[in-house]
Amino acid sequence: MSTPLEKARKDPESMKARILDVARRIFGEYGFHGTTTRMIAQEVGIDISTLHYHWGGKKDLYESVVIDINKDLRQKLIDVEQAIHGLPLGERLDISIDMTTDYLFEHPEVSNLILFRYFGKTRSAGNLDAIIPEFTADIARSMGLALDKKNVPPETMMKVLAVMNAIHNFISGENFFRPMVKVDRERYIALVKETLKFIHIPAFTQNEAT
Amino acid sequence: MSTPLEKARKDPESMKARILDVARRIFGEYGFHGTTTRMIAQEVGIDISTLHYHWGGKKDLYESVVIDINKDLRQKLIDVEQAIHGLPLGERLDISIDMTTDYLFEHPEVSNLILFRYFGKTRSAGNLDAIIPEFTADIARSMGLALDKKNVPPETMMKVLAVMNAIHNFISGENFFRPMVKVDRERYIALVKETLKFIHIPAFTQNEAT
DNA sequence: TTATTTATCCATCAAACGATTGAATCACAG
DNA sequence: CTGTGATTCAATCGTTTGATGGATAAATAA
Repeated sequence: MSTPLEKARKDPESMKARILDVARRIFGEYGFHGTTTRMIAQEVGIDISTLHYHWGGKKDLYESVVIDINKDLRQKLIDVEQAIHGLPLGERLDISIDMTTDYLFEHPEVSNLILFRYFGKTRSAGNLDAIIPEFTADIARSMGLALDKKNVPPETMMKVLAVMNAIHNFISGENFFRPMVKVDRERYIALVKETLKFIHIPAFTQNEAT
Repeated sequence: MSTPLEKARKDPESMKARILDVARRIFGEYGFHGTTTRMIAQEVGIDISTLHYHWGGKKDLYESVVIDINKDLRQKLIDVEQAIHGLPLGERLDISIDMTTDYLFEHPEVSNLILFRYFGKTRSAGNLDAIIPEFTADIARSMGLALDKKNVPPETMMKVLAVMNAIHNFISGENFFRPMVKVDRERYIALVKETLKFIHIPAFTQNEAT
């Protein structure tokens, strides 16, 4: 009950927590190799050695960030699950998209970091990929697409991945996509929800009917 | 008719071309900051200075890679456009997904690099983002979702982005997703096509009916 | 009080990185 | 052959980066 990470989370004003928050954001923006410990330290307003004192090495800090992100996302999944419990599939999707999108637009570094881990490799031999959380099966179950989180068929896993990826893409790619569609931020958020629902709801509800 | 890049492409066995090919792959895997000029040089089997002799600096090489990737993708878009011309929307989507997916699975570095540019920032102030090709409007037109590539409505742009992103995600994230669904490569490719069609065809064809 | 632990910064190191220089090698026209 | 430009490599430079040691101060315990 007192891992370093949990300890840091307890007091959000502690130096450990402040470093972790900044690290989440910067690792999310620039990736592992694009981020330097000096960038994080400078943003926090401390010396590099203070960062090392609290979190060990760069890789250790990065791992903590990944774990922290996943913890937040898992908690959000539980929230969503409660909100959609018992509703028909179409509404479940509708509400899930709204809640998840709102949350991620407020914490874009979550989407950023997840996509970085999906699509980028890390030079260092040390296996950061040891921590591969299996949200996908959980989501499949909570969406009602699978009965238990064990033995979810590949087809269902792929469909859930498609939905999650679509959300992360629009969040994380805002800086790239929003100038393309030439709308302000508020309109963009509305467009993202609208598009996600347009794309995904027909597929799943049609499937339900057959 | 004789930019350095075109010159390199003319003779695929030239040193310039060999460097460019390797750079495409490695930049795609590790991103800009995750790639070192030494990694590329070693993979080609040459000295670093030879790389610099042909391509200038690291940033110059990266820019050439981005341009090269976009050139290939634009050509592929033309191929697809010809193949689907005149067909109904459902079939256009079906064929587009098949062709694009097959192509990108053979050249995953294309998807890798595009996603890196979408979701990651580059530390260097030098504006690499000057080169932002506008495929999206072209795709919207060739899919028959817009009449001309000017004034494509934001809603349509977003839908096209959703389709393109979904494809790139499954290609580029294969190393991450395939172990999750526990299938071999051949089955994964089939699943990707199947899933993409399941998700996207109902949305667009239903929309067409209304 | 004094002693000890905790936390922070300054200075600095070794390794890695991007880049350059100058010499060596090769292709080939004269 | 010979000379000339294009190409390649070995050696190295200056900088950045991750990381550490030691001094210092603040907090805490004895």
